[in-house]
Amino acid sequence: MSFWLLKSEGSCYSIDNLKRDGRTDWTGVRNYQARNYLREMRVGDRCLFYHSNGTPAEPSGVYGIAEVASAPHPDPTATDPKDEHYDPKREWVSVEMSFVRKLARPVSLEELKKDPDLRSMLVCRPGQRLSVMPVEARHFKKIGR
DNA sequence: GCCAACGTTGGC
DNA sequence: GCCAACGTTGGC
Repeated sequence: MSFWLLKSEGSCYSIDNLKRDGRTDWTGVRNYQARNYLREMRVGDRCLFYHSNGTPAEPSGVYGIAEVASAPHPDPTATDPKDEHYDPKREWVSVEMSFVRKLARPVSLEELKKDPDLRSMLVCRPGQRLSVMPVEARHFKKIGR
């Protein structure tokens, strides 16, 4: 099993939205490297659900756990002319995600950076803007335990 | 709102 | 293929 980190603006689609929906198609990824990671996903892989663009009240960080619930497939929003991410000329990919749980306590980016075990995570790297990135098993286990 | 870090685009 | 301009992301 592989581990991943999914980034979403908390104000746009949060872990609470995923909890409400139970399951959602993770669409709209329009970056080749992120797409390549989506293509590597397999059913049962676990994801850290990260909120970006945080506020002082709700800082950026990991807020929950999601699980890959389908094989990667063509992103339906890429061929939907009404979608803001409409881009039919290129091959974009999405996967279904299901809700697993919220963290009892969110782990903020600040805490990740302070923790000697966790600060090597990709998400702690300055300028890291990928919305999908791999996570080491040891990092996942420490955060998602 | 600012700005650094990227990725993408397009002229040449 | 180079690279400047531009757009976007996301921490602060």
